Amino acid sequence: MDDATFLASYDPAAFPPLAVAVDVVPLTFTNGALCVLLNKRTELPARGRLALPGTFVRADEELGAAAQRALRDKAGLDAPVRQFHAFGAVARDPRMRIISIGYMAVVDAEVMGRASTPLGTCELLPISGGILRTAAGRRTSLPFDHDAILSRALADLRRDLDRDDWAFGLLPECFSLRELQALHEAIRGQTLNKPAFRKRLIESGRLEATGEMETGKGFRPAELYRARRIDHAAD
Amino acid sequence: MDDATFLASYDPAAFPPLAVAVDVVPLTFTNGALCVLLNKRTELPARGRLALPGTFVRADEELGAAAQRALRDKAGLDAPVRQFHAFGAVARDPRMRIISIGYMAVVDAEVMGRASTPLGTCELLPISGGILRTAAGRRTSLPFDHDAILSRALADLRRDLDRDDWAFGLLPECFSLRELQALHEAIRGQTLNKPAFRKRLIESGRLEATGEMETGKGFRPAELYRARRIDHAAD
DNA sequence: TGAATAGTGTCTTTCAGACAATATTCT
DNA sequence: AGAATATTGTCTGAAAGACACTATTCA
Repeated sequence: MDDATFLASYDPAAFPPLAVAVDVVPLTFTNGALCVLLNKRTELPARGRLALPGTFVRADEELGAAAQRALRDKAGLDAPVRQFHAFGAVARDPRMRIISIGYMAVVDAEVMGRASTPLGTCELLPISGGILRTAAGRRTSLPFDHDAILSRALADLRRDLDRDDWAFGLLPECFSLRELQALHEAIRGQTLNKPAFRKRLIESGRLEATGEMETGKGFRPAELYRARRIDHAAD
Repeated sequence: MDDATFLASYDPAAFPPLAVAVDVVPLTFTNGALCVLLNKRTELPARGRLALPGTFVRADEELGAAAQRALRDKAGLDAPVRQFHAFGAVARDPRMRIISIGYMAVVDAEVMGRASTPLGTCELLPISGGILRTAAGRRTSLPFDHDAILSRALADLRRDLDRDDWAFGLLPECFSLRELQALHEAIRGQTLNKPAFRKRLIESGRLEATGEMETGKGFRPAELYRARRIDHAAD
């Protein structure tokens, strides 16, 4: 028997019935803090609690497309997404066995402001000291294994900070070096040396000067830079 | 309705029927080259071709456990595994939609020698210049999307070479600095400076001297080191 | 003019590469 | 002794941290 004949007679029901979902960690950077957008669950289980937006993957849908659909349907956001880890512990969901592929999404603060937050279905919570907090600053946690998913996303974002251009998506298209440094400091959880940071980033070739300047700040305006474009293929 | 009542009545059939598999990239280091163990497929499709060992995930089985089972059943190997990426393109498998979670396994050359290779079901192929080759040195490729899975595994191994202790698993428990340097050079695809490599690794605190020496080499024996143990949690 | 921050220069330390000298074991 | 490789020392240049100085804008 050759491949073609075999495939014609293959029975797709003869496999273990597992569900596959995606969970998205939608991140942005505002007021000196990394923030994550959470969705108030309308369905059981954990109804009414804040959780990462997610959805089941459709049979004919790419994983990254499912992540973007979850983001659009549950938060009204359109953003690039990047896979970071698969979560598959047997008991991670009380309903049944669900393998969830974790994606992070990066959005600048202005775009994030257009998310469903005003509708009351979403809330933007800050992460400070590596810990998720309520708007009031108390530490808080998420249902299912979403705390683990969130920390893994943050760890991977930090790991790749100097290697790829993904984190630039957390800033507006044009930004000052001071803003970029504040972002790096928030992600790495440590303060950085100004001249060294400036030299390193400019000489890395990952930035291009726009010639534009900041305005309306009451002090010397900073030059604005833009991230040199590199494609963010969603997978 | 509360969570408990909801879960009691939840219907697990109401989800899209996707299959979940794991594919394992079993790596070792011999004769100055990184090598990957491939399995000769006994089933259609692609029967008779060399492919990464893999299996479907059982409903009550952890992902890492499935990867280790695939490794044991298809290659007779017991080794730590580490997840690196999920592959889920709609058309990646001709049978049906299969989401595959990629794992790499690290094994020292002596353990790899006990794999199923003599049974004829497995072959150990070298990777040189970042390219998979036959024993004769010709470049070769794998069925399905296994070429992409393999390169992603190698890229992630390289990325984390200086960050975690995973790559030490490719060497025997005790090894000389020369062997370790050869491994790093094979993974990174570039030669390294000997004194700098030596200083950096020793001062990194990731090694401990064993006091043992190499023997039977016809020249000055090197001191043997051991990787400072850090747990490899399989997930 | 003063406040506040941008951007730069300099000194020092640390680290990696280059190269070579010395040490050690086996045949 | 000679072959072959281990191990170490030194020099040099690049990069990063510390710190302070100059520049620029607005109120």
